[in-house]
Amino acid sequence: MTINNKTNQKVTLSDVGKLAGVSAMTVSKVLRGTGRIPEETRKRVQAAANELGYVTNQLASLLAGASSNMVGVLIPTARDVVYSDILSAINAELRPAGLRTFIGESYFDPAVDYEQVSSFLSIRPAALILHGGIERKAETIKLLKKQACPVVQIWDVENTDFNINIGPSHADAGKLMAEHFLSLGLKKVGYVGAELELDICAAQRANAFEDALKAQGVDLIRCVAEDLPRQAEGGEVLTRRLLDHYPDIQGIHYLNDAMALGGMRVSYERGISVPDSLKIAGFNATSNVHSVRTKLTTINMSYLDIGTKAAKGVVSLYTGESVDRVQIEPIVLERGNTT
Amino acid sequence: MTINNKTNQKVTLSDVGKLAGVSAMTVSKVLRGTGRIPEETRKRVQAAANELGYVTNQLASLLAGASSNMVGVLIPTARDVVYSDILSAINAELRPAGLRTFIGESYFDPAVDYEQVSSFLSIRPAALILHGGIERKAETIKLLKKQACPVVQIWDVENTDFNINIGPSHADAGKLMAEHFLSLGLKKVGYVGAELELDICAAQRANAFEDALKAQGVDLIRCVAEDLPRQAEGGEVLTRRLLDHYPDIQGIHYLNDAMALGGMRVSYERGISVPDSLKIAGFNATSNVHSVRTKLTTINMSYLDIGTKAAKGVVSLYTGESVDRVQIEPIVLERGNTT
DNA sequence: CTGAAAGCGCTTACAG
DNA sequence: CTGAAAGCGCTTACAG
Repeated sequence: MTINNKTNQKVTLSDVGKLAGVSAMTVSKVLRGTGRIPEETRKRVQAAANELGYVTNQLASLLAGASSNMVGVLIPTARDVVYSDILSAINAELRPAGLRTFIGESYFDPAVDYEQVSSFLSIRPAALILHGGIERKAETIKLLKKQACPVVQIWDVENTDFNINIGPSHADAGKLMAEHFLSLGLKKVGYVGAELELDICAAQRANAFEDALKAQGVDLIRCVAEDLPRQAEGGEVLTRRLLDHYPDIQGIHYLNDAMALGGMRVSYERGISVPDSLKIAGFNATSNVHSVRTKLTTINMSYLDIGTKAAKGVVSLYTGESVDRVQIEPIVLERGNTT
Repeated sequence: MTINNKTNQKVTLSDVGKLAGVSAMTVSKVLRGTGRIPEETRKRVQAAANELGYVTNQLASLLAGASSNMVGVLIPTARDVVYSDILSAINAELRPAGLRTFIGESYFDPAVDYEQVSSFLSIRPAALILHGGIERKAETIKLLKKQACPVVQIWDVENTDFNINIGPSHADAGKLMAEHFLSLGLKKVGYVGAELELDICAAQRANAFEDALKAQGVDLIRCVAEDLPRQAEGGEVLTRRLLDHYPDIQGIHYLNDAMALGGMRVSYERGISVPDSLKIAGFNATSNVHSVRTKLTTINMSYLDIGTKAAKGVVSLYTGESVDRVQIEPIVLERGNTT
């Protein structure tokens, strides 16, 4: 579907000019704050523009060679606090700099990612902030190179194709949780996750978790699904499945806090005491803000900091200020009352 | 700050044309799927476009009079599940229709709202989906009228300035909760909220809640703040304040579930038994997905449905299909284990 | 200090 | 079936 909007925007620069008794050129200068224009003319033009409700047609403006102030931000989904926190921090930093953000969601789908990037590029943005953690299509990369659009990547610091790359080390996160489980003396451990084929960062964490356990002779039982939501419900289903087959499991690490909560529900309903009989740990520390009594053991980091750094990265690409091309965000293990 | 991107996009229609041995005009037709072009030419042009990595310059395209496929969606914040659910449903409906969404956040701030609307309009979108519930500036309305851009409003069905308006009746929501509290025989009731000056829909709910209680001779004690977050922390602070002054309060209705959880925490820490000694209720049913044991009494509705209807509204504005100008979303009281 | 000219990359409407 | 012309509303670079 496509929509016809030819009737829009009647007021042009020369309309304003006519009302103010000057040329379109002068109006353009006044509105952009360029050139030496007498205060008196300035005011007259401004008044005329206000009266007519003039809004610059960015389409024309950018096409003519003006500089863009639009920054496209692509996140997997706005429904995840991790990304909406990052987004929020980006906005907070970019707006005062006079930059406008346009947001898109990819749902971890490389095809949608391509479409969104292409949409963004079609309005010739100043820069793009893209999330990593997916297998981006070759066409998408090609497009980006072709347009020579500056890109800051967030969340993935392994595939560092872009100008600046900011995020946690997912391998370290997996290792950190494995060390915690090992320090508790667990011998039989499970991992629960979903959509690991799409989310390569989550897969990286799971692999590092497994490797670190194996190195100490502890085997990991994976219970994952590609078709379940990465929410509490998915966690419930998979936890039931895991406990049914391996009732003697001692600890479970989940892809995220939401799924871990699903694990908590199943434990509660089956009368399994956590952490006494079963340890449960999540990732991303997004659930504790909603807790009354349960405080999950999880891995946390400053999402706001990632967003702020990404936005600063965008600015630095133009001010010429030098910043690190790869910026690793520190992570921390928060021990709650579930391990 | 502003960014120079003059070096971008080298490949034009005529570049593709040269490679394919046809005019720019023919390329344009092939790419848009218009006109009668022999299959052989079509393929040659397509191949050339692919080879060069051509992407339509929407700036030029729209300026020349093409129809836009961009829909701007403005929500207060992506950090609230209510809005990110609506957003998600909008995307799900709009993408298959070939429309692209551009998202912005207003933070309930009328000045930011104006800026965002203005940004959206500057790229001449096909339509806009705007959240209501704030005191929109007169300039913003003026801009919208001037551009004759179709607008679907969500969340507010009281101020119905726009083409289509979709949302719950906030007055009914307040009344519904009052009736629940009355049915429990409560005589001393509190209300906890924040930023009611910005969020006029929340204010409407609070007022309706108060009015319905008063009509039955029950007084309401309001404990609100304009400078606290509408999160659990804000709920904690205000609940402490309320209970310190009115220890004999029997039930508290909160602006949202997040704040209500703050109330639950305070009750838990003070050893107040919920629901036996104190009833607690929220609004928007966003917390129960995170619960292990606590299930808040709250008011729910289908946020996905609101998003779907909003997107369908956008489409209907162009297909000419007639839809109701005001669509009231049904609400339901969900009784958990906190009242 | 001010504006006429040229051009950004497309699409519409029209001529061949 | 195909393309040369005109124009969308701006800005850049330059002349007065």
